[in-house]
Amino acid sequence: MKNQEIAQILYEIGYFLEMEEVKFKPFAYQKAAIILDDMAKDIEAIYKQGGQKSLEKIPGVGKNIAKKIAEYIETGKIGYYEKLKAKMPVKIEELTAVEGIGPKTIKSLYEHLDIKDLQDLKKAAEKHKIRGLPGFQKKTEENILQGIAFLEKSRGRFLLGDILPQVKEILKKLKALKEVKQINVAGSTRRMKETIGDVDILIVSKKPQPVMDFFVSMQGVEKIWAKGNTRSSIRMKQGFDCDLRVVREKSYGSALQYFTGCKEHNIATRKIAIGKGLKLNEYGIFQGQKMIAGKTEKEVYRILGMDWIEPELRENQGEIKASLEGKLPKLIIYRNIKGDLHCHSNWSDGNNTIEEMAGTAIRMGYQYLGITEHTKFLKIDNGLDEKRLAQQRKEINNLNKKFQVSSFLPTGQAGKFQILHGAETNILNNGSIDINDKALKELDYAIAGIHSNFKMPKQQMTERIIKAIKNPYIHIIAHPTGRILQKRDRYECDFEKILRTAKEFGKILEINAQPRRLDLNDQYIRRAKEMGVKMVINSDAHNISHLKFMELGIAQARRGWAEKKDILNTQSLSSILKLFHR
DNA sequence: GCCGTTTTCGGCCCGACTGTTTTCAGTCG
Repeated sequence: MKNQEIAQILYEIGYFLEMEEVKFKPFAYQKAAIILDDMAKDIEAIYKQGGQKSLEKIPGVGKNIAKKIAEYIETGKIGYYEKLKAKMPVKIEELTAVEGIGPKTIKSLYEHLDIKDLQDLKKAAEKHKIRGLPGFQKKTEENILQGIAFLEKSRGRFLLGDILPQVKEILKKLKALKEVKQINVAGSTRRMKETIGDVDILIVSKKPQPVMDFFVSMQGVEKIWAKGNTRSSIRMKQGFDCDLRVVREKSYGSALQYFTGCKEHNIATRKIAIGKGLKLNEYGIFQGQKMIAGKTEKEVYRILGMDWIEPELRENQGEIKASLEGKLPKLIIYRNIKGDLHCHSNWSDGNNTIEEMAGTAIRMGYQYLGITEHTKFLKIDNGLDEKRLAQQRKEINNLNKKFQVSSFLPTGQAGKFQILHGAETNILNNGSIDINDKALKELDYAIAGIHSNFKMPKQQMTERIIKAIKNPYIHIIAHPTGRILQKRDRYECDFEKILRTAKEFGKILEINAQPRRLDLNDQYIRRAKEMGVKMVINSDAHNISHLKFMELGIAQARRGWAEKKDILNTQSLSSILKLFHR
């Protein structure tokens, strides 16, 4: 899809215009870029079907941007952008990824030091060339180096949320080939890690040659590293590498086990094999020269005296012992989820109407959808004040009347669907909430989250969150640690103390499923479960296609050993409402 | 550059924080 390519260019045009101090246009380009980025429909298809006029129907896209999109689809280039870029040939995407660096800084650094990309920036900062420039002192230079160091830690890794749809697509295409007998993805993708280095796919095939031919010539392949009869390696346009390996049918299970990892998990399983006088490798389990298992993962584990272990647990974090003792958790599964309790509509910073969001939720088989707009502290996100919350309540009541008549579940059962009215309120510096109690009381439930002042000292931050947990009108703490993958570390706070307070007051911690958040992480989920603190998996959707992030949140919950009973939104509408009212 | 239940022209993108200032500019959410 060209959507993301074009969105990226629109973002960059916005940045260039911001450098030129152009008023309002940057905002318009950015808005259009965000909408394009999130759009489920293929922009090229829209254009081919209805021409430039149909592009203008997209919200945020007017005559001028439509013209530029059309130009890109027709010629692969946008002249206006090329001109801007020629004037200042800097890698904007790369540089803005550094926390604290924006368009103005980029412009100044380019003009004074000819800094064009991350490498230039790092060199200049290390040689202390930045301090002393107008507006830059020691502290700024240090912050830049810190920002670069954080980026480098995650370099070469990709978000699961970006990779997974691509991998699913590739698997689907390969599976359709008649030469492919068995197929699965291995590695960190199968373990559903938050970030992925590269993708390993295993197949069983008697005639691998045509499969390999197809694999290296798929749409979206940028480079072919290697092409052979048993292994091929490609780089996709998105930048990640993907390997395809052919294994023997009798070794498929042990190969899958071996390539799924993680490394430490494999070392531990091989040790168990050795303890039994056996040898385990990617070809099978061997007793002396004789191969005794290898066709399926289940039999590999069984011969080791173990229960089969869900890939998400294979991190050598106690799953080996649990498996040997038959004490593995019964992990939550996708079908357990009955609703989503954190999403936004166009009342605040979302792209779809409440009705559209609810419609999608119904099609997903949900019983309920919680609409939780930002509240007034976040003015930039069009946060709602008490008055607009009351207005929204009326609309939700009306929609609920409508859905009660016409609601259905995909299973064919008659089922009730209900929109719940919540809010994603802000925990202010002193721990108070930016919406008054009277308005909070009118809601079905309320979420609270930290959206400002992330650099508070640890104790102060802990007190701030604890005060919100104790607030009788707050039910859920959103994205409790505040980290942004590949961008920002979690904020400092005493998480154990927060868990204890949540437990004491019966409050719920969110597992936010946004690909960049996945917050709580696996370790904290596990700790919460041990402490008996309930969690909720929420998509934090800002449009209808974001609702599917739920899958990532479930994977995260599974990686944290969570079971159905640990997760609030596996419960029915009525029991959730009961809990909220209590 | 986009948009319209106040509008086809004139609004839109606010407030806190940081680091640099001595009254402000840039970034972020």
